Amino acid sequence: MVAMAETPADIRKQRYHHGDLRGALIAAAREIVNAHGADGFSLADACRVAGVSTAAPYKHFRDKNDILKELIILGMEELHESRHAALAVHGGINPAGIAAMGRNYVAFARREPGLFRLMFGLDPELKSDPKVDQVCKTCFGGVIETVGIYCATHGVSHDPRIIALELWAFVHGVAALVIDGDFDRMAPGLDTDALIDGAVPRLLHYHNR
Amino acid sequence: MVAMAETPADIRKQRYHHGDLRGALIAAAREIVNAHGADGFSLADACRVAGVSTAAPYKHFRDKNDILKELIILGMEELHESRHAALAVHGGINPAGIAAMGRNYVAFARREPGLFRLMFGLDPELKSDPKVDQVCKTCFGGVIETVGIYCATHGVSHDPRIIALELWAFVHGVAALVIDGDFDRMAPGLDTDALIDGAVPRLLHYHNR
DNA sequence: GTTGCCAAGTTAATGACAATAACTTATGTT
DNA sequence: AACATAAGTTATTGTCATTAACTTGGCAAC
Repeated sequence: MVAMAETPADIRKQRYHHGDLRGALIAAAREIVNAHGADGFSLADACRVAGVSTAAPYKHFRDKNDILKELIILGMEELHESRHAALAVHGGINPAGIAAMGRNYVAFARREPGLFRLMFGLDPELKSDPKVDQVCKTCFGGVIETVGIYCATHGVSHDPRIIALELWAFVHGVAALVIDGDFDRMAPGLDTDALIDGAVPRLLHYHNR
Repeated sequence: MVAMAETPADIRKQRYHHGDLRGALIAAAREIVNAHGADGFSLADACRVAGVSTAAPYKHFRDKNDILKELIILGMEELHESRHAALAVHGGINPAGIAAMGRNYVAFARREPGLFRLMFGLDPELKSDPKVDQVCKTCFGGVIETVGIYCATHGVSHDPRIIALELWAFVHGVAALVIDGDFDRMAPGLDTDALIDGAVPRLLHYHNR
């Protein structure tokens, strides 16, 4: 179902030892997850891409979930880091910067829909892992912290955690409805960046006219 | 992995013909999907619950996806109908009524997380089905229509479709983050009803002070 | 250098599941 | 009473996850 790696694997093809099978499997898994969703991902497919037998992954990962956890960690770290960049470009902690964070969140989901979906999946098994839990807290905590600073520096009296959760929910909902095609179904061609830019200021203004 | 039906199936146990296998499989699938997610659902499990062989479902459904599509249709219809009830209880088309619609949306997701997740899944195969597409449009269109009436009757000048999509995204994000445990991770014990009641009025006020 | 350890591969086997084919049983219509 | 057919069955194939038992070859100690 998935073509085997050709160009970069040719040299390794003959070798018994892969060199960096762990990395190759993670890269393959990421592509497959984004192309077919986490449900459509099979370890066997990733093995075909990497050019190894189906038993090989078990030297590097405990089981299928273990590689998915690795993907979640990678995704959370990248989302967290890209947040800083988005904020910096638009002049720091102000409404425009916070809106840029939101646009960045949605852009991430568009770029890697399968990974995004995996990161915010239902399976408690995946996110109960201590390392995954920690990276989630770091990633989401950054948003709450940023909004907290905004509220403190702009005289917003309401609980900044509540405002942060509202912003997060809104932006997360946009991302989810975009990638599953429901926004396209109801409003084809919708400019989601404009949607975010329009809504974020209203969500920031709480008891602060 | 799933216990067999006992009490109500005892009589049918001896019968060659089930009576209403289609309905029984849909009911079983719904429970399994909510308990273990759509990924954790196997047709074989549903067969064990219904007490039939694993080939039996194919007399009633084309394939596994076909029964999942049926669940999506049921879920969309129920969500659509419960929306009317929520609106009516809280005095019709006003901010309180629209907030009640939102709380109802989240309550639905809490009640049937696996079904909700299935209804808003990534797999294009499921939602490209004409009947599924139609029921989605009806369900989501109701929200847009309601917000449109609110805007018309309350002198809101901005495009009601935009406001409706913003409200939908917000409420959808709350539902998603609640059922996947991320709200609990970052804000244990959060009152999501209060969150919705707080945010909805701000999202409704667009160029309308 | 050779020896031998062990990490990183392999093949082979098991068990669950989706799907299909070929067969059987009841039901209800004529 | 006969039989057409809907609704079941068993049996089979192919895919996948996972484990066990086996090679292979790179590297470190001697």
